[in-house]
Amino acid sequence: MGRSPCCEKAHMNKGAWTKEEDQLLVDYIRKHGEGCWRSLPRAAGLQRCGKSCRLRWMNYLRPDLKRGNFTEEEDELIIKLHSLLGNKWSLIAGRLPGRTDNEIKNYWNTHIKRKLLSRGIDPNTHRLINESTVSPSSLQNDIVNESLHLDFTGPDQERLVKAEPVVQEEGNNNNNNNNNCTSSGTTSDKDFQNEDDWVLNLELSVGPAATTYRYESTRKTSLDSAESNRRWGSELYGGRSDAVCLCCRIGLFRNESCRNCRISDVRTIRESRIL
DNA sequence: AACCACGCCAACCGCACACCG
DNA sequence: CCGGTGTGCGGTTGGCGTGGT
Repeated sequence: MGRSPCCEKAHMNKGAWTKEEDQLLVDYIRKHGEGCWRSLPRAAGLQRCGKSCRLRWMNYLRPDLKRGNFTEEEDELIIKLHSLLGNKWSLIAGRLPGRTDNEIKNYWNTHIKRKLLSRGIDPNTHRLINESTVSPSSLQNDIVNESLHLDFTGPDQERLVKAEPVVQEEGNNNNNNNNNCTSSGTTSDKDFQNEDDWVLNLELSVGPAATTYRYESTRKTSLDSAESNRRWGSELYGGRSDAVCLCCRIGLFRNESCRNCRISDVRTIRESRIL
């Protein structure tokens, strides 16, 4: 389409960043904040294209990045989120504070894939490799019983709706990419009398314990939120409510100081952006 | 010590989307 | 509505480090 390149490549540095370049970028962003990546390099005195600067900042220089190995909890969370979201690395990264999409993507490709294969699980489909005919209901129960609590709204909502569910209905494996089902791929006529009437609340909330999936209708004439939660949890997943807060489980808070744990109704536990 | 194979990960690339005039 | 621009995302690549021979 003849689109102009993001920068004049002839005069740009490529490859690994030097300490000096890093310092220039950090100093500039500290002073002026993020944004306008296209003009940033010139303003900061860098011979880099804006995209390169953005990537360097996002994946390496940001002060809130968590360095070091992934924990077992993070591993499991990534696996569960991937089973629901597929290769939506940015969405997954959004649920792992301090981790970047690139980092998670690399980690998935180098570690988790292998880990799943060693468990006899296909990393793409999250199905047992030997069991080609796993019933979708048992699959969904597996995912839920192993404990994700997802609650999506906000900026992720749009993107999640577009996400292709990995868990698919048996016999409907090819063409259900466009339905506006939840990421668990569970929309059905039974659940929605009129699918168009429903707007999913897609704010993602993750707690590692066995909680119910929750969905909300913004349409007040439909089921109220409590009822929809009940149906969602009970009908589809045999609703469990023994939630354990992620913050407490990974040791960031004690129960009494965790705002999640102060919320009485576990169905409304929302992920507090840890850190 | 030299070579090779492999794994890891930072960085690049192309595309899609959002926004704006 | 359309085209240009900026930004973000996901797939891929290439260089470096490490372990084995």
